[in-house]
Amino acid sequence: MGRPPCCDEFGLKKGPWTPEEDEKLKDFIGKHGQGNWRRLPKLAGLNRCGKSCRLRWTNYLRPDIKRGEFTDEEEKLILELHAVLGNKWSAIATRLPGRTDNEIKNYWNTNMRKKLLQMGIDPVTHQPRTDLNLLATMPGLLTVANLGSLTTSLDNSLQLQADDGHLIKLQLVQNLVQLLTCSATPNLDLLRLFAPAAPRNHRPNDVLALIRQLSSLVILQSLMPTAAREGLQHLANSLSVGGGEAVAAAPPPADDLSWKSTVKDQGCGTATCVFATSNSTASLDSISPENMSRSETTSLKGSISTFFEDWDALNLDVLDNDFGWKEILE
DNA sequence: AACATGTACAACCGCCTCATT
DNA sequence: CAATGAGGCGGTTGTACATGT
Repeated sequence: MGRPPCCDEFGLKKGPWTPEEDEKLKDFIGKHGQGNWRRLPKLAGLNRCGKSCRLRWTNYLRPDIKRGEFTDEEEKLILELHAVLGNKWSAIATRLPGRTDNEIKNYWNTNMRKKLLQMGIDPVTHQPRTDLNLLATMPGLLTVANLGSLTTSLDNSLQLQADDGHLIKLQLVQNLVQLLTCSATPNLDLLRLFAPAAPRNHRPNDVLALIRQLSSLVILQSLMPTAAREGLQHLANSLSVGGGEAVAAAPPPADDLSWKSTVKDQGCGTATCVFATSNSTASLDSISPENMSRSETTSLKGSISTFFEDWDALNLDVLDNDFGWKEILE
């Protein structure tokens, strides 16, 4: 073909449009409609190429163009459509009335794409990234987790509730563990970055085991609602000064990190806290005292106190290091 | 206040498809 | 069937504005 670009014609203006040019274009199309873009500039008295006129009209001057921020619904729709259509911006634009392909493309490139990358989600495949570049996204992911204002690919929503920051933290930790465990021969130097307190004579698999334990604790804390943590801490404090009678169910199985603890307080009745890592849910439910088996109760005073002592010790001695496990926890 | 850096978005560029000649 | 022209699309750039130092 080899056809030269129309804007190469001598003397045609390029760059930003002036209000006067906009008026001329609007007036002409208002009177004559959209026709031959090639001839339009001359007929409308514009020193522009037809292509430039078409772009200005379709992307900016068209009366049905919707201006302003993208709504949550629009973001969600763009995400869903992009997952199916890819960078077919014009096709995506047909599903968003009043939005132009250019506007959607710009919004994707400046906003949504970055958000997905920060979350460790590949903006092309819409799948979690598992490559080593994930490490580079850690600081951003942490920021995102703390802001709690982004999405998961699971629910295709860009607007998270406050607690959804936990999901991002979980993804972060899960990705990290996946990253560290995917290799058949773990790199000891890399592993030690994440477990600096591991004894020097530990072998890679020992260090790996420690990291798994740490990540499980992080996940556990991420799942634990703040109110439940505070409640447990409050109970532990009150128990330590003899403020109530505490009862607990059997200790949790060591292998799955789930546990159930029942606390009976003389003043406030009984509460049961159930935390389970297996299905990524956490709940705090109240039960009546009669539902409790006397035989399954033992003093919780020591176990709650021990738990928090251990936890504090972990924060200080193992998790507080340059890599930022403490940042994850907080 | 001045400068550097980052962000958003309008506009451009090059290529492709399709209708017409 | 090949050449040509017009419209359209996606990637990229330029610039104004915002924010940080």
